[in-house]
Amino acid sequence: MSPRMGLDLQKIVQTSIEIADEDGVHAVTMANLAKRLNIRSPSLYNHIEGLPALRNELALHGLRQLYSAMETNLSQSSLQNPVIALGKAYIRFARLHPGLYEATLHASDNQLPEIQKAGNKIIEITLKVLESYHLDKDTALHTVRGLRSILHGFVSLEQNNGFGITLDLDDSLDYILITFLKGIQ
Amino acid sequence: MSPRMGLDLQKIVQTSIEIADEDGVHAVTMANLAKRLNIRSPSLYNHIEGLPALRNELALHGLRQLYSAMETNLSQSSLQNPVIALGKAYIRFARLHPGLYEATLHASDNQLPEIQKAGNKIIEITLKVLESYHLDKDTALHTVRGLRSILHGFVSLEQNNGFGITLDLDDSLDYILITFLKGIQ
DNA sequence: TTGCAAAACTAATGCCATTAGTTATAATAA
DNA sequence: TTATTATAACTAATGGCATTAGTTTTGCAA
Repeated sequence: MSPRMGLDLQKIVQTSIEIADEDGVHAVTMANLAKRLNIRSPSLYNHIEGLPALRNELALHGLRQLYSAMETNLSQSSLQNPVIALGKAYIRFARLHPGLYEATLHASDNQLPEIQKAGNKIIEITLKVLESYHLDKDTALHTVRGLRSILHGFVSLEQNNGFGITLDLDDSLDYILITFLKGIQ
Repeated sequence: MSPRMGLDLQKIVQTSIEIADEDGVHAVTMANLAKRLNIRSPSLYNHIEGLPALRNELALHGLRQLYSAMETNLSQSSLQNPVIALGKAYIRFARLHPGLYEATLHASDNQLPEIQKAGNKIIEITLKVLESYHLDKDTALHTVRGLRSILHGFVSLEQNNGFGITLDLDDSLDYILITFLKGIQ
């Protein structure tokens, strides 16, 4: 490797995502990152301000990719109930990118405008999908919170082996989403 | 302080819980623990095998106290729907002991028999509370997963400021639980 | 070709968990 | 009462981590 790598923030974030998805968010350290990039860890500071800043980047990228996954699925959704489709896209993303998904909630400062904005887009697309239910404004927001709780809780428990092995996980997810939607009306 | 403190595992776990609830699970370190107990960190190893073992202890105590909070509330529940009562007890515990609750899912080895058993008791009490709905076995288990997803997701998002400030959180919780229960039948 | 800014580097600090080996003490046995 | 012993504290040391300061290298631009 040459003493001058083509290193930039993109490459750093991308490598961090690889580490997170393969070994978990806790494995995203300056030391591990430097190892993968074949540089010494202090060199990273030429490109990013430190670990907290990196965590913010990771959260931001995670939220954006999650939104993108939801949106893509939505436009392609076939006959299915669009809320179910959205929920399944959420879960699919979390399973495909367990570390990046986890990072989504582990920003060092989740009040950052960019992170807030990325989160709001997810809320908005969920609201949009709920339009067909003709809920009043507050009820729609409560419902979004409910869906997010269900989806995040499900993912979080699944990733922590919080569920036993007796029942199929996708069956549970279908049932839970359908049951919740049945309750709206 | 005397060179011989009345230190034991109970005191260590109790102090760890204090740290977790005040400053977060991430602040539960051997160093911080030793500081609070006015000893040097290597002395802790006379009582506990290390940080991973401490995390397991914390998870175990968290699960047991969570179960206890649910059970107590259940026996005292008045007119309310018992499932709602159980859910509210869950949330109340998580709010009262944010760090300990968080630790619940952060065991170093959540396959330990004791931890499994503590988790199973929570599932069982939830199943019991669902009996009045006369669900078949599988449906009951799916429902338990749904309730856990809702409750854990809600707590997790609440603790991460994942919800905006527009709506009252307790209103959301009520609505979500009621909506889900309406869907069962 | 030379000069400069950027990006790598080494060295050093301070924090952490953990291990090894030592000392002090409280309880127990003589 | 005194001697013994197990235990629980200690100090010292190692290795890993993030981070800062200061230095060298390098590729591009004048």
